[in-house]
Amino acid sequence: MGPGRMQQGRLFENVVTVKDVAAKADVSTATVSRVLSGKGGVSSELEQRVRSAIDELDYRPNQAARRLRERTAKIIGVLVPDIQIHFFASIVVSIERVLQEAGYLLLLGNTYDSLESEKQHIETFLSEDVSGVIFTPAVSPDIQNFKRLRDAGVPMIAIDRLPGDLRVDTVQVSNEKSTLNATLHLISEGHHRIGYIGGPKSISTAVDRQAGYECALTQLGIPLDQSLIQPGGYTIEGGYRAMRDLWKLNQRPTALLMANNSMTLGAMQFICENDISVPDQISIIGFDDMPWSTILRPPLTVITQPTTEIGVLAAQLMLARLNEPNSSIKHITLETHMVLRQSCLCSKKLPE
Amino acid sequence: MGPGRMQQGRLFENVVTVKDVAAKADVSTATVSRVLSGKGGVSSELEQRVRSAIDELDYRPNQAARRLRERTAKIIGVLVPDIQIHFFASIVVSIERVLQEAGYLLLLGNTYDSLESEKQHIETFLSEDVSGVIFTPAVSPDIQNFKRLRDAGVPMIAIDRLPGDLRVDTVQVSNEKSTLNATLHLISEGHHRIGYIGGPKSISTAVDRQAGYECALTQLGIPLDQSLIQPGGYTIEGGYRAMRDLWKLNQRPTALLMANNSMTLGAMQFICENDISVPDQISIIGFDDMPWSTILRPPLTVITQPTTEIGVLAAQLMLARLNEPNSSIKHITLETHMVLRQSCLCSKKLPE
DNA sequence: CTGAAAGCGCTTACAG
DNA sequence: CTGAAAGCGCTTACAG
Repeated sequence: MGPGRMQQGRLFENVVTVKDVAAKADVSTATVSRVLSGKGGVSSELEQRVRSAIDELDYRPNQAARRLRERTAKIIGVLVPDIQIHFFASIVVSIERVLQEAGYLLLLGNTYDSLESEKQHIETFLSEDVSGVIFTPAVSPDIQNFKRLRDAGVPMIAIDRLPGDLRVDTVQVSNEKSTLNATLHLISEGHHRIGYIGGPKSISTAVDRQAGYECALTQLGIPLDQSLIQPGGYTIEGGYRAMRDLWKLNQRPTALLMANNSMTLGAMQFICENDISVPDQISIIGFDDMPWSTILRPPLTVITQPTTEIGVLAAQLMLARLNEPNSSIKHITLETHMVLRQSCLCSKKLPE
Repeated sequence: MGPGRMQQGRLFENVVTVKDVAAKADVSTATVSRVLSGKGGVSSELEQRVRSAIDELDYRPNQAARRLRERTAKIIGVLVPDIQIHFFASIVVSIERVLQEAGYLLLLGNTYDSLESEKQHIETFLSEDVSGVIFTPAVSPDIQNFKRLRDAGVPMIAIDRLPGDLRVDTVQVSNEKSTLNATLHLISEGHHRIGYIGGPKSISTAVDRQAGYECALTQLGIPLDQSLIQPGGYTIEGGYRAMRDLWKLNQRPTALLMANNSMTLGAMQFICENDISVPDQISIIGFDDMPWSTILRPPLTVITQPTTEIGVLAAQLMLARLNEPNSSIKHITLETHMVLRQSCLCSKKLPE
């Protein structure tokens, strides 16, 4: 009658419980629990017996029971727009590494930038009694969904996008500075007509990145040409359409800056289909370094974000806040940097 | 004293329980539970009162308690090599859609093709008392880790790679046929020296795909040249090295077939760095259609797998097995198909 | 150092 | 149709 008996279906699981272990070790369940917790206070003899019993019975504590009893789930909810986007996958993986180390389970949800979906996941998080939530808001200023979490006293860390006026720890990159520098770089290469494919006004990173672009032009006295600023909605399709529209202009841009990786994918699609020569006809700077950035012809110059650090810091902020719920709110801003490749002229001059 | 009181830290959560609801609605907790379950057997008057109370108190059942009581977690563990790989991200997303619909929670683990990591995640799954596990084995023939799940009576569905002789439902693609057809295609274009970058012998898909390649050559009486078959370990770095080695050969291949997307990324890296002309110097067929396949120059011909269907079918098989634990074991094989683009000559002739 | 007992929030026989 | 009560597996005061 060892473990492994009763295999007919799931109705009768081989539940080995503390009771079984206690019986086998001839101690109380309290003692088993004490050994398990590792906090000491158990004589080495009893500890021995308990450990043997645990091994022999292949005992594994039931997490649901633990959660119910301890009133803490040790689960962190993580909400991102779409795990299929490499940028977010990379962040999630590094969050997971840190939280797992600390004994937390990770519950992942994709919002697809929909408030409705965001809300549903938050309801799930609440039902699961998550210990905290690390999130990228679907819509930056609309924080209704997160107010429910706040009211329930759930610690939150916002990453990538800023969540309106919600007072929570945040980890972001210096978005405005990143596009400002990239634009200045393009100007320094002699470009004056710089196309810009931007994201939704409802997302803080999109607003900041566009501000950086506009600021650079203004700084150097280049008038803003609204026809050069196209909305790409942070999507592949949007990027494609935006590039198409830019290319329709009588006066085409000689350079292009894009505000995220999905739009880059779409714009490059149009460029490829129409056999537009890069950087001869147009210089390009993308946002986010992707595994495929270096296999384009020419390889793509990009603004790259430190995804691993974003994830690690977010997870660490979460752990810190769980320990010190009332410590002051922290805002971390990480620098991006440019990786110069051949899709822009770099330090060379414009042709002719 | 509405919900939202007691906000100082997490020690005192606003736990609204069935008891509170029952008290407010002036019924027993049993009645509240019955309303919640929706199985009927409650007078409409009481149901009304209960529903109002639930709304007013913003009551949400505690999942940990439910799990403990019902002896079923309604959690499905999902194990993939790496969610950062688009192929797996896409499958996971479609699994999630189906399982969420059915009221299951998804617990995700990345194995990074390590047996140790695989084992750890499985221990977690067991502790969480998962209802089932959908997995891609890290090492196809080594099924020790999964035996623990089987012995615990946990239903399993294997996807992508076959798990040795473990008797579980599987969803895979016709791997051998896919590379066989691709190779035949290249031969029909006039190629005789076709390079092949393959995966680890420990992974079933790699073995099958290589078999397809070899079979095609044999079928048409083209002798196998071992120097044309390079191991790429299913990694980016491996793909790069394999391509480098192929290009070192005195007699270079005129075409190239690769067994997965990571290796494609690596090989394309070498091709790009060395400015190798595609398809003039070498025709290329990759495995898996990626978002970036069409922005390469030239766009990449690929063997594409139906990721969404793989995920949906895996999830449906799981739900079916949860309902009918003893139904006969099913093996589903999905066809791949080739997407012809300009990286191989397609129906044109070889130059000269 | 150790154990008997209470209780976390829920659902489901069991009685009526 | 409804409620009182038991119990899922665990941990932690409370006594000793």
